[in-house]
Amino acid sequence: MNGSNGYKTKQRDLILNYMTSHRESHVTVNGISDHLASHGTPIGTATIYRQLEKLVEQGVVRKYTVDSSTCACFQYVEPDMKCHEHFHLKCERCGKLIHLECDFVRELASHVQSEHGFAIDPLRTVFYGVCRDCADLNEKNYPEEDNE
Amino acid sequence: MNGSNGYKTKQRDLILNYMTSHRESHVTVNGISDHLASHGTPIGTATIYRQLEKLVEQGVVRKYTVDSSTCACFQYVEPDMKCHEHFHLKCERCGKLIHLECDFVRELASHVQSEHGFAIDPLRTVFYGVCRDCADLNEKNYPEEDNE
DNA sequence: TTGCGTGCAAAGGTTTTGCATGGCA
DNA sequence: TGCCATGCAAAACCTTTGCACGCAA
Repeated sequence: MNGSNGYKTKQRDLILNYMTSHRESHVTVNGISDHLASHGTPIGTATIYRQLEKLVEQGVVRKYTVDSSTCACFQYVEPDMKCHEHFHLKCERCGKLIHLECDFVRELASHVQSEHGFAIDPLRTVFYGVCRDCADLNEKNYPEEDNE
Repeated sequence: MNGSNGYKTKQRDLILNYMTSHRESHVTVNGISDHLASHGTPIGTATIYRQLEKLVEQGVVRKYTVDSSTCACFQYVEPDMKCHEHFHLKCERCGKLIHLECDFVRELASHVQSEHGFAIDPLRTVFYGVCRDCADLNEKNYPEEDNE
């Protein structure tokens, strides 16, 4: 789809490197900024936004909007893994992203397409919920979940 | 859980009335504000935010964060329909929300729970994609979708 | 009358934009 | 050298908050 999208700059490498180092979870612009600043390689906020915008366009990074957070979240997507062929589970407690390789889910997509006429986009669709680890923690710490 | 959550004011009625009139799609604070202003009953932005916050707390309205939009989206949820028991399809073209009553999908949730240890939250999970109507339109108007 | 709801304006935070400068190709 | 990327600051937005006043109960 592209091939040579822009120059290869130090800032782009720094951001991309940070993204790949945190591929198992999502990150925020502030997180990137703070990390790079504390490592002696601070870069402007505008640059981070602009680079992330390009990376999203190129499909290298995905953009999330999580309810609990007020700002946008970004996450690296594996080029090898065909993420357009499987779905993703996002834990709302720990932010972990799980790549769901599952035929059952793939069947679901084709069922919804054929029976309900709706073409699900796996790249944009994320299943939100609670992962096993966090569910265990929850049972230990919060015997019952209630408002107030 | 509530029962008498606050006073019954003219502004609350206006907002709730607008929400129920647009139950098939999501709306924004700006949309509500503009609509009410153009109908001779303008109300302050802060009031809209505060009322929506309460309505969300009461479970009368749901709050979305859609990628294409920079601001929060809200939508009325039917009290009769048990929306925690089914999933939702959101068309990214026209914004239509489809309540998916489908056993196949319910099976998916229990499958993911038992096989992958992940508890999907139907209230937060939305399948994004393109509905039948928009797919038809797309074929007519845009023979191929490509970035430039 | 009491106290919550409202409206206005100001503040807070996130993201975008303009412009001069610096660095990649 | 030409053009894109960067950095800084300002602007644009969305959302929240403080305070005085109005209105429901």
